[in-house]
Amino acid sequence: MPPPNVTARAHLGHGSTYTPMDVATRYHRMLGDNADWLPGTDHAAIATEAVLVRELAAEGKSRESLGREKYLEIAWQWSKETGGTIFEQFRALGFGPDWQRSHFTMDERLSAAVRKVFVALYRDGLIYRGKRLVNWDPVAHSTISDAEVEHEDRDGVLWRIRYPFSPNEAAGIEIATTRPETMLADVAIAVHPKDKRYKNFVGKSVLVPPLLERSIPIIADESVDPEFGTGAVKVTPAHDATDYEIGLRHNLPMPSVLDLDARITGDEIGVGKYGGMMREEARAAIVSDLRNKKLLAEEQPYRYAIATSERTGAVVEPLLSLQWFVMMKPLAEPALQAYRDGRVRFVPERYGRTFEQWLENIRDWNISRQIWWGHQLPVWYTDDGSVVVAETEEEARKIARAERNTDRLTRDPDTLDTWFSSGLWAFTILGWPERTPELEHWYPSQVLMTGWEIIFLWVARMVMLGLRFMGDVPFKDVFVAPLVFDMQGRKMSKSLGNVIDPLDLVEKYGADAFRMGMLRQLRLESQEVRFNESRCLEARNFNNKIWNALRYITSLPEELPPAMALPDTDRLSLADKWILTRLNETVIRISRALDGYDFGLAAETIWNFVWYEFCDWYLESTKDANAQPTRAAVLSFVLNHAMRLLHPIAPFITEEVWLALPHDGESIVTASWPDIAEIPRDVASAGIFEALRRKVEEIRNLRSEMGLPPRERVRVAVPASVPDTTASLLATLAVAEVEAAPSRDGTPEQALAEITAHAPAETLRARYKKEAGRLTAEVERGERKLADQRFVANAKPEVVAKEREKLQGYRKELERVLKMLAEMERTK
RNA sequence: GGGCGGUUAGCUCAGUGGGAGAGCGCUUCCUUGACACGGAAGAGGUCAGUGGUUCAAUCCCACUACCGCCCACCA
Repeated sequence: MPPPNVTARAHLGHGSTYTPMDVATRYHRMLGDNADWLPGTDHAAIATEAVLVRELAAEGKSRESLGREKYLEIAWQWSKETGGTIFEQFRALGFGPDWQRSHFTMDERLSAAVRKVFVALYRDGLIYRGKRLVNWDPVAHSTISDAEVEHEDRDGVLWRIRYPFSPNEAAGIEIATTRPETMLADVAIAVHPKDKRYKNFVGKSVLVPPLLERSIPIIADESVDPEFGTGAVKVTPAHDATDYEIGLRHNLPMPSVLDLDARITGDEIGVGKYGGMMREEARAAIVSDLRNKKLLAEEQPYRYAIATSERTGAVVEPLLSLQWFVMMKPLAEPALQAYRDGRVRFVPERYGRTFEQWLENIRDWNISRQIWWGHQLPVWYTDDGSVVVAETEEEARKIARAERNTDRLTRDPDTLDTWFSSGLWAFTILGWPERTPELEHWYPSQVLMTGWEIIFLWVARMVMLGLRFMGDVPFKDVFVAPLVFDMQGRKMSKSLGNVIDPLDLVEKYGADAFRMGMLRQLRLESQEVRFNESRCLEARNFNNKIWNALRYITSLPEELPPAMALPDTDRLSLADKWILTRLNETVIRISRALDGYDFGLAAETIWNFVWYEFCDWYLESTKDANAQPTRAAVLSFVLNHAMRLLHPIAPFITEEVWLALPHDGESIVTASWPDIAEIPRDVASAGIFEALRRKVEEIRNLRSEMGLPPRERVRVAVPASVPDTTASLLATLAVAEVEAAPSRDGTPEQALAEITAHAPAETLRARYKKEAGRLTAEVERGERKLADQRFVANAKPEVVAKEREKLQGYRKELERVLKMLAEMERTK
């Protein structure tokens, strides 16, 4: 189970990803596999801390005013209080993971594992500390990883600004920028080395507006695009990734003018009156001053991508900062190999290519966070600034004493990125680093199911860290569930007011109906579900249908035989054989769908079987006296099986119904998955029944079109040609209005004849004329096709044969209809 | 800039190289001894457009249009 945020509440996304997990677990448990679904919660550092800090602020308090110890005490208490909610909700949704084995990423044992991994990676040289440009979230007051940055197109302005050669001089160089507030930290102007326009500028200096107090060089760098803007760009290494690279190449200073609140600061370099302004405020002030000083050459509307924080929505600030990183290339290589070898497989496959591309272009992972709620880095510093990395403080002291001859250590206040600990989830929850029986048995697991938004954040990291520390992939399959949107395809969000609470749906329709309603909307290849609540209503009706079928069966006068007892095959009626054959085929189809993670197809298949085959046709057929000898056994047998097929999807109603029927065992939860070897199959008889069914439909159609009320029933007899001595009648299905006493038994043809005998002549004639037209067109189409030598020569023989058969059928039908029309003309 | 989905009945969506489907909605009929949260029947679609491959294309290929998503340091 991907661990939900400990403080989260269930949302529809859990419905689309966790319901399949529950279905898969229940299915495999019924198959007799040693299936386990391991639950847990995640401390979700940034999200949790953001809420906590906000709540503290409302009370006029802050992290700092409380102090770290007190703050963490409150955080723990809070996570314990709210931590149970999501699991209570999961229970209400019918999820049945192995609650006994639940874990929390901040459990002491898991935290120890986190420290162990950190130390191991550090000693292997894969974790390092360095001053790099990182993503700063000024609201969360922390760095965030690249994977947590979202890019969003917004309307902005592209300013063209002139940097003069000297004060009070018009001549200078023009650059284009979207971020004038960072120009206070400019250290150069860059042009492309081959740009003729600026050839003579390189090497000269200009003054940085609007203060015009600092002089910076004009340099040449390949990364500048001469086509964009003016072809000259300001270089601000501390506040832009490209500029940072330029800065490194040209060995430029990298002053920063933004503090951790994204406020202008002049600590490193003069910023004049702008010091203390927020970045937006400073931008407005600077633009206005540039305009007054006639240094603003142009401003044009411009749409460009800005980076925002996934968690807080704040505009992310590139910031030059001393942080901890994981070197990713050595970890990514084995993961790529595992994917290419097929040791990790994605369903749908296309996500595998995304995974591969991401790993190929991976960059080092910034793992230190400036928040308090989380795993504090197992890193200490001596007074002289040397670094000690150890699993415990005790050990750190030992090392410090031995290597640095000091006792004075200060622990790094930063915590680890949440995904560092959840990246270990696949093996820490099984007891790692102990070689527990669970770890031996369940690692690697069969499948991870998740939404595609965390393939990079989580899945990729689990694969990399699993390979590193367990020597094997953490799971063989990754099933990627679609994301849930509203009916208009919009994300569900509080601000849009389109959020649907799954618990409300459970309240309205029941958990089974919610699950079925959700699953029926999942499509294997689809990347999104536009959630349609009416599917839950339909599913509620479906459950009602099942309940009533049970009522019918249990109210039969006959006694229900023991579970799994079926009459001898030669006593079974045609309808019995048909429904058993259909059940047999349905078991195969549902098993295949579930094996391929196609939960939508599995749901649709059981739905169609129960409603449109079992209830609409088989159950109806048993209302005839001729069906009585075998119906109790077959009805109970089929419904018992259908409940087992449905159980993974709808655990509650299936338990009730199954218990109310003859059954073996205590609970359907531990019942076995239906075995097709125990379900008699007779394709030939089923085919005859199907043909009869079509005839019955035709009779109904005719009756309905003729406007004949369905009061009287006509039995449709099995044709004498059917080699089935015990075949009963397909009874009470076809109905015809007759003035004279109807023949109560007969072939479908006789039934049709009876109806036509009593139908209004004009209506009947119109119908047959229409029918004749349709059939004529079909016959012509078939004739044309078969006359085409290229078709006969090239098409597969069975296709040609089928076409011949069809044509013959149409001709026969047409002949019959034309004969009837002729008959009507004569008797008119 | 790169990559990936989607476009089928009024709505939400299945589907297949050879006779266009479901549910809801709509129309008509049915209070028949499981169920009106039900049953029966019906109307409704040049399967986004153009071109190609093929005996045959809604399905395969190319391009176009529109919708959506992911990745990306063009100021």
